[in-house]
Amino acid sequence: MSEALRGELGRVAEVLGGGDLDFTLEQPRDPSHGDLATNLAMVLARRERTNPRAMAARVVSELDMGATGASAVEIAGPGFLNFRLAANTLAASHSAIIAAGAAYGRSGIGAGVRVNVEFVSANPTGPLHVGHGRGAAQGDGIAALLEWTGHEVVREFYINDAGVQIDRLAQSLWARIQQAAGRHGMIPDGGYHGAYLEESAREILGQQGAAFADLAADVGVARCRELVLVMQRAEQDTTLADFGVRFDVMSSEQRAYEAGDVDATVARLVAAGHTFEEGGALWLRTTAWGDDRDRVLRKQDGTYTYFVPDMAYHLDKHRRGFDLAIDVWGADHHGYIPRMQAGLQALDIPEGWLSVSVVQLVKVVRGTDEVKMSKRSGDFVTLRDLYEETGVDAARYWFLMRRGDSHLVFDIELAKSRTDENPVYYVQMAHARLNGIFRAADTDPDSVTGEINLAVLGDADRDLLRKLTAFPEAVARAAREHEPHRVTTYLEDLARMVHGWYHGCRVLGEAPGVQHARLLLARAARQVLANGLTLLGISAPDRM
RNA sequence: GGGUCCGUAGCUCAGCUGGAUAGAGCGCUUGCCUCCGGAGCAAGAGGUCGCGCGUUCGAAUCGCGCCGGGCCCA
Repeated sequence: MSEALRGELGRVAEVLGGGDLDFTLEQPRDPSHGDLATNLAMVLARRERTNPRAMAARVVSELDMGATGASAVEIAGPGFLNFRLAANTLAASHSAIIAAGAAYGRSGIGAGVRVNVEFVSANPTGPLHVGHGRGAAQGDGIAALLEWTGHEVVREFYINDAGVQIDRLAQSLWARIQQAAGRHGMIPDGGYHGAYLEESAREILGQQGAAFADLAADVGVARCRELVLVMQRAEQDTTLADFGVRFDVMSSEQRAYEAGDVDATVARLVAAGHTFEEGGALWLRTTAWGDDRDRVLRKQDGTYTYFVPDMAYHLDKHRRGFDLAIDVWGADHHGYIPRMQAGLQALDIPEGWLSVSVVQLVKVVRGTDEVKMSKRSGDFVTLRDLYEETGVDAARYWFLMRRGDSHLVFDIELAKSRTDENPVYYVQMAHARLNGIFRAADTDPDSVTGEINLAVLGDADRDLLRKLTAFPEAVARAAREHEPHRVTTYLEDLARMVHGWYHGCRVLGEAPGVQHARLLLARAARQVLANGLTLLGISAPDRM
C-alpha cells in the first residue's frame, strides 16, 4: 500500500538532496502518528546541515499529494512526516490479502537469485542433538523466507564422512560387535561410547549373521565403516524428515576426495602463488584477506587439515552457479569464519558470496534442572527425544523465537506445557479462535467475500487491519536479514491484537453490515496467521 | 593473552541499516465467563537499556575504553 508514497518521496528526495538517500517509510508504533511515517526530512537535514523541521516544510511543499495515495500529511516531533492514508487505501489492502490468500506475504524481491542454504551438516557419528535442531529450524526458516521472497533456493547438507573421527567410529562399532559376540572389545581412545552403537552392533549381527564378528579385524573395521555411515545417515534423515526438514542435495566429503576436488583445490592455490612451505607444512596466506594468521593446508605427515576439503566443497558450490551461499554454523565454529572467507577469496570467489549465520548453542533445562549433554558419557537428549516430548510445532517455534546469535535456554517443561506460558500455543490459539467464529456461524471463511466497509467499523478494527498489511514487509525484512525470529515476533504481536480484538469487537449478532465487515477482517487475520505459521513449518490448527 | 557473540523490567527475551513517552511474555496486584473458545481479555506496579567517554539536532542503537558471561583459538 506504500508503493506510490515511497515512489513520490523518492522523487522529492531526488529534487531536494540528490539521489542515494537511505530513508525509512514505516508504520509508526503509535497510531496517533498516522498510518505511515518517514524520516526523509531528517535525513535530508543531516546532509544539508539544516534544521529538520524546516526541511520537513520544504518536503511537504514539494510533495504532489495526489501522487502519494495519502489523504493527509503532517510534520511532527523532530521532523517526521506522518501520513494518513485514505480509507479506501486500507480497504484495498484488505482486498489484496483476500485475493492473495495463502500467497499473501510472498514477493518477487529475490527473483532470479539462486541461493544455496547449507545447514545441520552433522558428522555422521551419532544421533542429532538439540543444537542440530536449532540449526535445522534456523536453516529451514531462512530457506523458507528466501523462497517467500522469490529466491530460487537449494537446501543442502554436507556430510563429513572422511577423516579420523569416522575411523574411530568404525573402530568403536567393531569393539561393540566383539562385545556383543561375547569377546573382549576395546573402544579406542577418542572413540564413541554411546549406547546407540551397542544397538547398531546387535542390528548388524542380526542382519549379517554371527559370523560377521569372526572377520579379520581390519576387514571388520572397514565393513563397519561402510555400515555405520549408512545407518547413521539414515537415522539422521528420518529424524530430520519427522521434524519437517528435507534437503534437496546431500554432498559428501569422501566423494570430494575421490573425485580429486581436494587435490585440485590445493594445486590451484599453489599455482596462484597464495601458498608457501614452512616447517615441512604447506600454508595458505590467508592473512592477505584479513585472517589473523596464515593457515596450514597440508601437515608434516602429508594429510590435509579440515580446511582444505571445506574449501573444495565451497568451491564446488560456487561452480554450481549460486549467486549466494548461506551456511548455518554452531557458535563453536564461529572462529572458523575469517579463515573460510579468506580461503574463498584466495580461490577468486567474491567477498560476500558466503554468508555465515551463526546459531548459539542451546542449553536444555527441565524446570530448574540442567540437562547435561555429552556424547562421551553417551547420556544426552537427542533431537528426536526432544520433539517427541514437546511436539514438532513447539520445538520448531522455540528454536526460532530468539535471534540465532543469542543464547537459547530451552525449557522442556515449558515448551510442552499447554498453558499461557507457551507462545506457540498463544499464536495457534489466535488462529483456532478466529476459525471458531466461522464454525459458530456455520460459514466457510472463503465464502465471505466483497469489499470491506471500514465506515461501520472502529479504531480497533482498523488497527488490526493495519497490522495485517505489515506482514509482507516483516517477511521481506526477515529474509533480508536472514532472521526467522522476526516472523515469530510479528506473529506474537498479531496474536495479541487478535485476542484483544476478539474480546472488544463482537462479530456474530452485530448489525448485518458490521458482522459482514468483521467476518471479512477475521478471514484476513486468520489467513495471515496461517501464512506466518506455515512459512515457519508450524501447523495452524482450526481447533485445539 | 587474541578473536567473536552477548549484557535491556524479578525471570526469559524483542527492539539495534541512529529518531517521537524503551516493548512483550511469564511472575506479582486488581478486575472480567447469561455473550463467537477464560489455553483468553483489561488495568496497575516494576527500567541509571552493564559502566564511562565520544560522534550527532537526536544514542538502547554508531565509535573507543573498561567490567561481567558464553564460545573459539593460543
